[in-house]
Amino acid sequence: MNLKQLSIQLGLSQTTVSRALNNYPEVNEHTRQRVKLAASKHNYRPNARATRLATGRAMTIGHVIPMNSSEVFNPIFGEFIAGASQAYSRRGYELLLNMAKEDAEESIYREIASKGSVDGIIVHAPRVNDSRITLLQELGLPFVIHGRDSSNSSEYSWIDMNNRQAFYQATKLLIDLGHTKICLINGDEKLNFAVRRKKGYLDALEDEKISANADLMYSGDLTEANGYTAATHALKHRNAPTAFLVASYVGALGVRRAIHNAGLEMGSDISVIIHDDELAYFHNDGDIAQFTATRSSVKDAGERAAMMLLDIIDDPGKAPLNELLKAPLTLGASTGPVKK
Amino acid sequence: MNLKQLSIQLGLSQTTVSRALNNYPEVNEHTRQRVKLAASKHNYRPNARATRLATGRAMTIGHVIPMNSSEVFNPIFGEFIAGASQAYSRRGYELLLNMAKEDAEESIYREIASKGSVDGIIVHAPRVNDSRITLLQELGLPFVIHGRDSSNSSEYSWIDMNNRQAFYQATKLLIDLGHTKICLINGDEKLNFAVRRKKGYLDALEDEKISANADLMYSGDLTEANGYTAATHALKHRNAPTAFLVASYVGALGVRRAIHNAGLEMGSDISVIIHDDELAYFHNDGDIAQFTATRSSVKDAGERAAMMLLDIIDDPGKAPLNELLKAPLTLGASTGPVKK
DNA sequence: AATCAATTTTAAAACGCTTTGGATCCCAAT
DNA sequence: ATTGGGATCCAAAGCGTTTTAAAATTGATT
Repeated sequence: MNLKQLSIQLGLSQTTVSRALNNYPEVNEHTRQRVKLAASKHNYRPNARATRLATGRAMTIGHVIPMNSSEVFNPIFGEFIAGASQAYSRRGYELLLNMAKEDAEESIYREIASKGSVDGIIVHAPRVNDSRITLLQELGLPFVIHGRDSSNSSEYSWIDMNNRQAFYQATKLLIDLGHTKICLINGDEKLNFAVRRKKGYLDALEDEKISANADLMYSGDLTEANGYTAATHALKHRNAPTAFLVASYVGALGVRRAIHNAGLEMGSDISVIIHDDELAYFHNDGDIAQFTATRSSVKDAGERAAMMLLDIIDDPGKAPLNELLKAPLTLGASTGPVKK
Repeated sequence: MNLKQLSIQLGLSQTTVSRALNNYPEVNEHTRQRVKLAASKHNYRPNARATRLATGRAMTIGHVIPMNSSEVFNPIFGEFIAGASQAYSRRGYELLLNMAKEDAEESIYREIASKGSVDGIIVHAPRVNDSRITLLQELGLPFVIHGRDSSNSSEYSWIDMNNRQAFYQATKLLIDLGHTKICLINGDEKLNFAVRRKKGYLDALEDEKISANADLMYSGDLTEANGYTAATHALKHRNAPTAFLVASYVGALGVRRAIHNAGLEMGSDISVIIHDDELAYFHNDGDIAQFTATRSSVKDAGERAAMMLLDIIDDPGKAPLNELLKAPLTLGASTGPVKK
């Protein structure tokens, strides 16, 4: 059943039927009811392909998530997208998922911009000196970045958490507890968020006149296995750390395993602070949270990013918009004073 | 730049330009080259909204993933989708992600079917007696299910792993190692896969004349926290298990934590077998895998499911197609003979 | 030079909506 | 009776492609 058939059925023009369904004012209330009734009776729904051509809007947002060589799908993306999806469904949008291999990235973005299957995109995992930002500005496609690129001083819309501040505060707490050998297990430092976190860590050490030690800093995809390997390696160091600062819950699970394997007890022998994205499958709470953590819900970030983008699409004059989320440090069972 | 402008530029009709770009045979090779050159020079790409209306194909596949009340995004979905996405990009398709709250499910599927923004869908997480299958058959939208519904005897396309067989074999190994008190930490038994796994577990117990004990069976979302809670609870039982059979890696991380907290050693004091979906962020390998596991790559399943659906869309006569993936049992460090 | 077939190109219809620019109807005001 | 103006409805254009049906061109054959 399409609009034409429905309008014939009703003895009305397509115009009137279309207007009735779209709640335009210039149609008699009685006819509107009649039309709506018939539409739902015949299970009519406007063909999205036609609507999109006619209106020039795709009513779809693209999420482009970079796939590096190891082709890893980070659970954080899933959670962010679940949040965004809530905002979209509230406002009648759909979500197009695009996994871009890094080597073909530029052409993928160009294609997205010119073929018109989305009205805007959300960019994930910005890198340091990320060429995508300039590209997107040039292409004129509305976009919001989850994160920032500190090396790019131009104006663009983003939502981010206060990475530097969070890791500064976490490091400071560990130092206050007497730790001086603090091992940083960080995300991939090609990515901007990881750089900001590292800066927070280093700034805190410097403020407290503790010299940083390159042997106590790891960077890489935050998988369980990588967390384990890094922590195991660190614990074997002649000058082993008494505390870990870990950039994700998942990575921390590996760290926890390494600590146990070394015969140590988390919270007493060794302190751990993590950043907790509040993933649904990895809840860090209970009476006392397992891990002391800086917290910021990535699902919430997804929802807010989506709303921001939709606002920009509705009123492009609004851009650029920015939002900085807090990541408060909350105490759990994994920290304690350094053991003498 | 649109087709009309481009064709004027070239002094050709839209027809010819369109045909040249789409590699139709009835256009002179010289003109084709000329057209393609001009197209790429002007960065022309056909407007997807128009193409979709004209061809009647959305060139898009929908993935509908159910969101239950707790609104949890299972990392397994992400991995499956990453696999599917590879197949789509090879064949020029896009991926539309749809998170359906369970209460509105029927209307969501109806809407998807009638509005035409996808050519087919992949259905995730089939339940026992899942009403979606009949609904989709009725709606006539091509679909493939990741999993099956054993209670539905009609014909439909699916891809699944051999859940019963995998858990039968795993249970059998534990029994062969002397374990009789084996605790099952299963997925949500509203879901079909969990029911099949339980059946495998129960069948093996029965075949070996070991009586099942309801106190040693848990079912729920396989989060780290739930795995921990279930295992902790089981270990406190007066008749505590000597082995765990856990339906996911993530759940097993919680089980591992519970075992450590109880002061026990995995692999010697307590055996654990998991099902390993081979998630990128949770690699279970190395010289000796951490966990003894039944293995089946869910990313691979995603890719195969996608290919299957595209094949069906190209040739609807092919359906229904079915594919049963093996999940071989591979030995890791988490199993050993029962301690007397 | 005429004929025919194959090759190459084109004009126009179609896809199913929205939206523009009128048309028609009805009623109150002149 | 005429006019004016809302309220209500409609025919047709437009969105940017693909595809159908037909026209024009070419080249070989007689």
